[in-house]
Amino acid sequence: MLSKSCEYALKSILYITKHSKNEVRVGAKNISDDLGIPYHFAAKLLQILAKADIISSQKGPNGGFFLTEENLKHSLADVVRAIDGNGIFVNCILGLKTCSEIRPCPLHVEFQDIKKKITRGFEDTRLDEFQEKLLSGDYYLSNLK
Amino acid sequence: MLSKSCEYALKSILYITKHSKNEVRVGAKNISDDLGIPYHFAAKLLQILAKADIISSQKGPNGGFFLTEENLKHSLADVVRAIDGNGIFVNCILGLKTCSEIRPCPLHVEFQDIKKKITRGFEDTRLDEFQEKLLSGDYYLSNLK
DNA sequence: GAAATAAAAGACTTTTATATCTTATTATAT
DNA sequence: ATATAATAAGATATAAAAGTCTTTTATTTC
Repeated sequence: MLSKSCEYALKSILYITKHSKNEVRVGAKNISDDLGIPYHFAAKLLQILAKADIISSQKGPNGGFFLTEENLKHSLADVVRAIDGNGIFVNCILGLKTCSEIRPCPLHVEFQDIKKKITRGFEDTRLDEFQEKLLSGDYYLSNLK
Repeated sequence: MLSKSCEYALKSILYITKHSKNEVRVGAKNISDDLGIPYHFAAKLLQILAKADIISSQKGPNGGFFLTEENLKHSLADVVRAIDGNGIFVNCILGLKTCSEIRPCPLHVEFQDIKKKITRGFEDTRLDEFQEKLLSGDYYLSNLK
């Protein structure tokens, strides 16, 4: 469904969301250690997210990654788009490039609905709203490794 | 979402369903040509499906692949399971092996629903019901290439 | 200003998935 | 018998994804 890279990115975002209330900084090392992601791989993904303005970063001692008010307005869908692209939300289930409303594949109508549901699923989780739930313990984040 | 192999397998099944009313046989060559799938690759996938009793085959002249009453009772979900396995229907969205009702990941509840919808989407298309629609032209099958 | 810290960048390797090709065997219709 | 077409196994090639390593750059702290 999602690439491994994307799974890592989502876990990382979840981790930062939980640990970076009020723009507290989290090191790439912490993230990679606590989530079991290879360090350099995690670093690369975090760079992509930082470049896309989905997360913020600060170099140097006490540097790290963190989330501003602005960053927190992003949804999980933004993370998926930054790493895997928009494909999962829009691509034809049979992989047809020519598939569209006008020239639909036999499964088009049925799966249009499912894709919308998937899109909504990722878009409905906005990090600012989610942060409260994470911090209040409504959701597990202990076993992301 | 689905592997390329799985996309090919679904297209092949759709093609056979459309062209094999009353157990008429369809050659692997036709399938591969008309759907733009490399011949040997298509043949391999068709073998897997035949072995799984999802389609039927007949060797020799006038041989080919076809669907019996029994075969037609299968759904698209069976095809997906035969090629890609059950993962897409059940796996954790974050790829966690430990994710479950008891130890859910932060996204578990939200995406349980989506997975159910995906499962239903594939299971609801049973080939016998679908065949009528395909033959009546309710669905495009012209541009599967 | 020097040292330490940590992100940024990019080159590189490994692994996995996908695709292609070759060569045979088996079954069956004519 | 012969031709046809699925079955089967395996070698090879290509591409994409995942993972590793090294160097550079920016920033903070002392």
